[in-house]
Parts: sequence; structure tokens; C-alpha cells
Amino acid sequence: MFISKTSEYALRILTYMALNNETQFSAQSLYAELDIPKRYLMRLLTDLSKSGFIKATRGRNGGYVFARPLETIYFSEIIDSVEGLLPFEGCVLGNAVCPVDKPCAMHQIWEKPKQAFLETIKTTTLADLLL
Amino acid sequence: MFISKTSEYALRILTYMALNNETQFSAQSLYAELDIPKRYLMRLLTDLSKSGFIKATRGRNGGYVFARPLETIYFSEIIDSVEGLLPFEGCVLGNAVCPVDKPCAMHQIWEKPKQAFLETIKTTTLADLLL
DNA sequence: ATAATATAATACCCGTAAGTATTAATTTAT
DNA sequence: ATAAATTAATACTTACGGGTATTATATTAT
Repeated sequence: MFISKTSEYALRILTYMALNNETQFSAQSLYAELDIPKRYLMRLLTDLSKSGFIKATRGRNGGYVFARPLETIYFSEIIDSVEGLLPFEGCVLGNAVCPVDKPCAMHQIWEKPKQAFLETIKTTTLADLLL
Repeated sequence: MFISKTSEYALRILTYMALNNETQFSAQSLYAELDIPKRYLMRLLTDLSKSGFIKATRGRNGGYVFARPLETIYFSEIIDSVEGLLPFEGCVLGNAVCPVDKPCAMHQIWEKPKQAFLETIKTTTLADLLL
């Protein structure tokens, strides 16, 4: 399953905003573009706002803009804010401890894809989408 | 979250069985070794049995043994039988379609870790644990 | 035969992620 | 001032993965 549906939504929202350089995005306009249940989208926008990725202005003509430069927003941070990174970093067999000197059966096998995943999300920012 | 808890359990069970060459494994003995809720473990064993990875013999002195040679059991098949592979193979942003000529924003970025993951589980069998 | 020891089947329960509804607060155009 | 348009807060509902309970079925030691 890789990442949760909510993480998926968050990425969909922020990548859309990053790629479409508008002065501001209302929940309404995002709803029209992205395929996310409206009320859930609105709540998620508030969450992303609280997390500091975007900032909101209320009232008429309100909406959302990025709160920080795209270069500073790593994918890892987005996923982390939604569902945490621990489940990704831990032992794939779910062992509480998976010591280096006596790792779990799948440790060796899992290492490569896991590192590829973590490395990617930890070194890539929203700005990289524009390249 | 990577893989579901049930997939985790399934891998834990089968890797344990693969690494400990006993003539037979009872649910009881697996429960003693692996940290999985007993009743859930038993149900999962039945599932794995139905899926054809292991076969059960009932009654006194019953238990489970592999139904097929370890060389033929790919990790991808195990995960597939528990939660399916589609969520892993599909678009990371959850788009129904993510066409090659006009892929989603994260397509390029996600490609490497995704392939590393799929490649690993599709080319590794339980027998590889014994190497 | 019977009792003991296994797995199988089925139904139910619970916690959490996902989704919905309602009301409040804020801003601005008129 | 007022109404319209926006986000915020909060509570509720639903779906599902994970976990539990109960009963049935099969095998074998005695």
C-alpha cells in the first residue's frame, strides 16, 4: 500500500500547487481540479496550513499560498506530517528490535528498496518538480 | 506504511518456517515463536494454506508444512495474496490513469524506489533467505 | 469408543482512517 | 451595515483492517 490515502491527497494538493503558479488557490478551485472529496479536502488544507506548508487567508477572495519556498519542502516532511515516517524506517517484519548484528530474515533483502524510497523522499523537494 | 500488518505477519510466518527446517509447524509452536495474536495467527495460517503456500494436516500431531519448494515462492506472491499488488504498481498520486506521455507530477521521482521495491519482491524467493 | 489435540469455518467486535455535516469565524464587496 | 464568500473548528458517521469468540471438523493415542 506504500503510503496512506491521506498522504496521497496531500501530495496531490501540494504538487498541483507547485506546478501551477497562481497567486492563490481556493479550496473550491482545488476541488475542481483534484479528485478529492470536498469536505475532506478542506479539512486537509487546514491541516497542511497548521503544518506550515501553506498559509491561509480567510474571507472573501481568501485561499491558500505556500508558506515557504518550494526548495525547502521535502516530500519526506509532507508524508511525515500526515502519517509519520517511523513505519517506513522500522523493521519490515515489524520486529520491535532488528539489531544490526542479528537482523531479521528479510533485512538484507529489504534494504535496497527501502533506502531507495527514503533517499528519494528525503532529498527531493517540491522545487524539483519544476526542473 | 509500506505493507499492511497482515502482510508483515505472513512474511514473518513464512520466513520463520523457511529458516527453521522442521518437519512440521503447529500453530501453537508458531505462536510461541512469532509475536502474532494467536487467533489471528491461526486464521492467517488457514489463509496461507488456501493460498497454496503451505498445507495443513489436521488432528492430533497436525500442523503446517510448505506445500511447494521454497524456490518457487516469491515475496511478491505472498504480498499479492494478502493485500494485492495493484496499490504498489499504480500511480503514487492515486490517479486512475497516469499515462506515459503525460504522467503525474511525481511519476519521475517515484520511479526509482518503486522499481527497486517491485524488482526485489518479484525476483526474490524464500529460498534466497538460506543463501 | 473415547478423549485429546489439531486445524477450519463463521460470526462478531473494535479502533482507526476516511468521509460527511454543521456551525463558527473572518474578510471584503456592495 | 449587510450579504456573500471564504477558511476553521468540531462532532458525527462509515468502512475496513485487525483482532476475538465460538463452534465444527478431522486425526490419532489410548
